[in-house]
Amino acid sequence: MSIDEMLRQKKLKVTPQRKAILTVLEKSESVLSAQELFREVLELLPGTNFSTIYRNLDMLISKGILCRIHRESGGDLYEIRRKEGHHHHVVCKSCGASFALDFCPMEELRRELQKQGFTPTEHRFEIYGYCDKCRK
Amino acid sequence: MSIDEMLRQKKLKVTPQRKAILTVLEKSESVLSAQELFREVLELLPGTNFSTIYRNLDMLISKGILCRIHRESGGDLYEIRRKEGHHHHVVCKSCGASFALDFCPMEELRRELQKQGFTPTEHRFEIYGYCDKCRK
DNA sequence: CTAATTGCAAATTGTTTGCAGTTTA
DNA sequence: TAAACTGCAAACAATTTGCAATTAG
Repeated sequence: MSIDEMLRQKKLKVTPQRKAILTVLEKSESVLSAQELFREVLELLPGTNFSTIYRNLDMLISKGILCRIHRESGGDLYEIRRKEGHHHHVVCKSCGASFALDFCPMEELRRELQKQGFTPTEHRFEIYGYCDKCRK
Repeated sequence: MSIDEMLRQKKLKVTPQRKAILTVLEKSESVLSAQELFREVLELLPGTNFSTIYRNLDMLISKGILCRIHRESGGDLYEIRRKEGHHHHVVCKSCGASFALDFCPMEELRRELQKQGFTPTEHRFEIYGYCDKCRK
């Protein structure tokens, strides 16, 4: 699906800024911080403002077009949501490459927690390490 | 083990500020943000500075005396490390109560990821929801 | 005594907001 | 043309830093 279609499907206006943001994220093989994204968007569309980046990141995440990944060192990471439905991410600490994981630990845990009286509503499972290329 | 012993064991000086921080965290049944912790420490030891809180949080975490837990809405949460060794946390979104989890999803996943060429070095698994009391 | 620790004030970093002007559908 | 969106500048919140004074061991 093209970027334009993607946006229209979510009833979002197709602006040059949005297209730039999605183009960068779509081309990127790694997860990007808002700052990194900003830098790259600037090359594609000079003059774009940082607040536009942030507003769009929030908007696109709320529409399910992007994923947000936490980072230990503060500042979140973003990527195109390439996989439908619930999933987690594996991220290379060296090159930033990421891939989606099918496995979700909550499946086997939910029942157990319920039994203990705890009702889970959200969880986070993120894996960091080194991909094949980067592990030397 | 007393707070003083805890600190000495890690070769940290026993200062009133550190004792206050650990006293608050030890008494607290919930995970605390740096701000919340600060407020409570202030009651115990007026005049304590915020930078002292942050410096000590970092120090105590590096020594394994505290745990840091992420929070979706930014700002981390802290608690005394009540359980030895590697573990994850379950946190109530209403009252902040937390408990440690034995289960770690990486055990069964590590081999699988290795097989795919990925070497995991770190991971995060955090569960949020409502505890028995708060779920109405 | 001296290395560790603290308070203070200022700087950073990352992100958010109000508003007026512009653009998309 | 109306609602959505953007740029701008300023505000914010959380955290970090340099440094001089203090304190624990």
